[in-house]
Amino acid sequence: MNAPELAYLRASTLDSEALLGDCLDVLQRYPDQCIDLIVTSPPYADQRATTYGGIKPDDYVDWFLPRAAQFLRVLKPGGSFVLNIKEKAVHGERHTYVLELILALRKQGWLWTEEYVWHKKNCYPGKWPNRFRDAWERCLHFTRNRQFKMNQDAVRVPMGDWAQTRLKSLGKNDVVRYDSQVGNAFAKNIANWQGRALAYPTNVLHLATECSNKQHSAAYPLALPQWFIKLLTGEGDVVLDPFAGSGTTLQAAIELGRRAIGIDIAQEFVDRCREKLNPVQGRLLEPGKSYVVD
Amino acid sequence: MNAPELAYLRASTLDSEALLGDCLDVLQRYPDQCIDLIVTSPPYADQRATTYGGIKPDDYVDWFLPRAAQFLRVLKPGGSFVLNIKEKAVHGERHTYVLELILALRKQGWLWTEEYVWHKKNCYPGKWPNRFRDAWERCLHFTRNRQFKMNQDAVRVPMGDWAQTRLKSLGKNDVVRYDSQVGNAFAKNIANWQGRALAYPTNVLHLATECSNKQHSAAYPLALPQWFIKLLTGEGDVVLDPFAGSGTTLQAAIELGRRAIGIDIAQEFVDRCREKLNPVQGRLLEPGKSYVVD
DNA sequence: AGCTCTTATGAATCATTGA
DNA sequence: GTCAATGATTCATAAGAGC
Repeated sequence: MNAPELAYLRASTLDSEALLGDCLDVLQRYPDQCIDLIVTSPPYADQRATTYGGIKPDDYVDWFLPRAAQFLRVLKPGGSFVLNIKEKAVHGERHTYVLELILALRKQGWLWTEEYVWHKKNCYPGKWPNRFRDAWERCLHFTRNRQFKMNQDAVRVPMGDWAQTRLKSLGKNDVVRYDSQVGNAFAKNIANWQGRALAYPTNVLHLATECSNKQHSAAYPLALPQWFIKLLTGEGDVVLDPFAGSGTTLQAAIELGRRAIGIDIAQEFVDRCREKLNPVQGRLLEPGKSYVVD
Repeated sequence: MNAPELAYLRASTLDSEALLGDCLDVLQRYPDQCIDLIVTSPPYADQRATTYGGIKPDDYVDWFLPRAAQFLRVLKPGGSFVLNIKEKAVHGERHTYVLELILALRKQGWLWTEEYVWHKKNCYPGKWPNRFRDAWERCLHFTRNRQFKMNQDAVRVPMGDWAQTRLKSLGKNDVVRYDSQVGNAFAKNIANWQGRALAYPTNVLHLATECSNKQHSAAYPLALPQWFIKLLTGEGDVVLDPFAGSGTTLQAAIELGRRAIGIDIAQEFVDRCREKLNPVQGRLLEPGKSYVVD
């Protein structure tokens, strides 16, 4: 990789990088055990054909494993690797390459610590004779050691968060009216929820995909990497996305005060990160929205 | 198996059976291709040690496969096999026996048509240093053929999130209505929503576990087998649960006018079904609650 | 500013057609 | 045959316009 292919992006105090190339090659420039967390959504089988060549489902494990070997090498002993992936339906059946990948990663030395479910609240439409719409993806959590860095308190949510979210759309007047006129349990509960303590989430994450007007569609919503970065790193830690794509992971990491390293084979990725760099304010990327989880 | 070990239970018109024994043995009395749907929640690894001997996680696939061979034999060509299962965490890691089971079942001739997620809205409490509460289980959908019986219309649900719609519309209109009328504004809106079109669900099922007064804890809530029975069978079809346990599948099947065959190795199962048999009314089991899904 | 209505848009999937 | 490209299907969100 030549020097011009590198784009160094500077945030206020931490250096974050957006690198062009295949992570299999680029990562070899990095020393062992320098990364705290890897969060990524790799190209799915038969997807992103223009950049990664549209990996065939049957070839997926062989394609992935050498790259995962690099991930294992650069990850710190207490670090984590979060892999967002979902097998596609092939010839009327779910393909097994993700299952085989999990088994192969374990043979490579990874521990399959947990499988989180991302419930896509607004999944893709469609109707077929033999299946319903696919509304979930896997977030596979691998670690090197049984003991790893995890800050559960960082992702606690107000109890009854679901209710609070839905009640947001209620105007204050409406609540007041209900409270004064009816005095029913409905209005009283609102007050109770707001004073509640924080609760720990579960391993099911309820997030909508971001289908806004951005021309560059992100693989996952900003809230997804946000959640895992909060959970599995501290401030100043290093977060790597080896298939950075739209740069969502980098944005989440930088906003949370982590150092971000993004790698992608597409020139657009680096260009996009350059666009977002704002040297005057000394900020990389724009501030994002708050997350909502489980 | 001796005749006294059989307990024949008669519903109004259809014969349903609760059989004592290991399904590996009992099913050999059944002819090929006589079952329309198999819905079951088998004993998980290391669970139910008193009845099935507490199958070790490493031995789980070997234990399961010969029984699955019987399932494949008795299932009709257009039938389905729904397996509710979740791997346990062993030594800080998710065990891989479920993944290996899926691969092994495919080698046996099954098609892995889909993986549904049962999101347990009220999951088991607890706190661990390296994981959150487990709020989901797999519902693996296997078939013999790519074409199989599926009645999607039977499980359609009102469009949108019911609760969300309800609270959103608690805006100006409802307050106005409340002011002008003595009656409850809620009731009026409910009528509106019921006029809406129905939508097809997704492959994520949102169901609360039943933490009711029953002393016999069911593996899954009644709504779970109900949903798959509605989706994958018609009236008069034959539903089999080879690990019938608490009898939830039988109850769901019989209430929906299907013929149910339940097998379990525990004497309690047969006794419980006998208790629930009410010959005066000619009904088997009590009517259940309606289901709520996605 | 709030609320309501409209509209664009997705890591989807299958059946069909064409090379 | 095998593989690749296209059309039809369809709904929860968020953004945007209008009052």
